[in-house]
Amino acid sequence: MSDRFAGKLLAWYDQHGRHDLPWHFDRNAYRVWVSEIMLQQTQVATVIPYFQAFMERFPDVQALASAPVDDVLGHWSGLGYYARARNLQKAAITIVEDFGGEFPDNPEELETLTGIGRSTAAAIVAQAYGKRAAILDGNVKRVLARYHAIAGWPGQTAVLNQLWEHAEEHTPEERPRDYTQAIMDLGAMVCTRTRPDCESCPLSNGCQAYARGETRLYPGSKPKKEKPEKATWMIIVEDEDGRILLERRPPSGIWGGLWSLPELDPALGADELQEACEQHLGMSCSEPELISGFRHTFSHYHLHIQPARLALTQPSKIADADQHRWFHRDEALVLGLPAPIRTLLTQPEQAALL
DNA sequence: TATGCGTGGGC
DNA sequence: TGCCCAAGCAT
Repeated sequence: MSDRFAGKLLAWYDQHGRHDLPWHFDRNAYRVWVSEIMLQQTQVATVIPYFQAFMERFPDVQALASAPVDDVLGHWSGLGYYARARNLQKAAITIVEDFGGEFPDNPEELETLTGIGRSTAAAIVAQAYGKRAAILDGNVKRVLARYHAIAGWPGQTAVLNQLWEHAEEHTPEERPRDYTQAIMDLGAMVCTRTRPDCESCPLSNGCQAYARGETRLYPGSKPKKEKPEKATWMIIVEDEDGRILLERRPPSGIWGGLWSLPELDPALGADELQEACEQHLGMSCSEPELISGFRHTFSHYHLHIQPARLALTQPSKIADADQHRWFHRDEALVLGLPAPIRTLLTQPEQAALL
């Protein structure tokens, strides 16, 4: 059911909306898809340079499907949530092999592709094909929670279901592509998390939170939880050529599938480090030089990273194994690296100062 | 249903 | 500074 809500929003969008984002040009399902995946839990300004570089390197779904995974992760390095990149390529292979290189144009089939859920499927259908489909991202949740004064945290199923109902109800038959962009733009530009600009909002007339002067109460906030503290050793091993040993991380878990510094059991004492390191790597190392550690905060925990530098005392026994490889710093930078590790390699002097 | 998954921005 | 959050999804 299309109502006044959509009409007002579209009129506002024509004047004030964002019409020139990179994925608005040469619009096709592939570009829309990649942009939607990058934009999951990630702000527009952060995504833009990644999207540009990604499209230069992987201009179509065939290029993505046939690329080495390290190359894909390398273009994702620093963007976070790396399962998105792995799922993206997996889905690209499915599209090439099972769909003849053609994107599905309906939400049901799109949702069978890994990494595409209800909202992303709808966004692709609306943005790429101009078909009516309701999205519900963080922006839409905020707009609708305020407009209808829906109490509670959207992580709760009951709250989420209400929001989905309203999202479906407001999405119009006409101009669904513009409407989808419009409601996201409103959430990003006017109905912001803090200090919404209600005076210039086209929907303030019917907004229940605004009528009550309670926009701050919506959407409800997530219940607080204590973040556990974790710790780990990060090992910087250099050989006689100044190359650094990197280790491919397991496919799941934090920084899954990325290249990183080898990790050792945090329970090890500094005096046990050398032996553990030699055992882990199968090579002889010097005594470790401890570098002052730093704390890295994730969504669910704090990680205290304790770097230790060792030098190789014998030539490397590791050939080109699958899990461990020697890299010069500039070589390493084209790999999928976690942001803190990338920083450490780009600014080696930081390792000494940490 | 709850949790794991990254990084940077904003206050 | 520490905390919440952002164009969510998979398990």
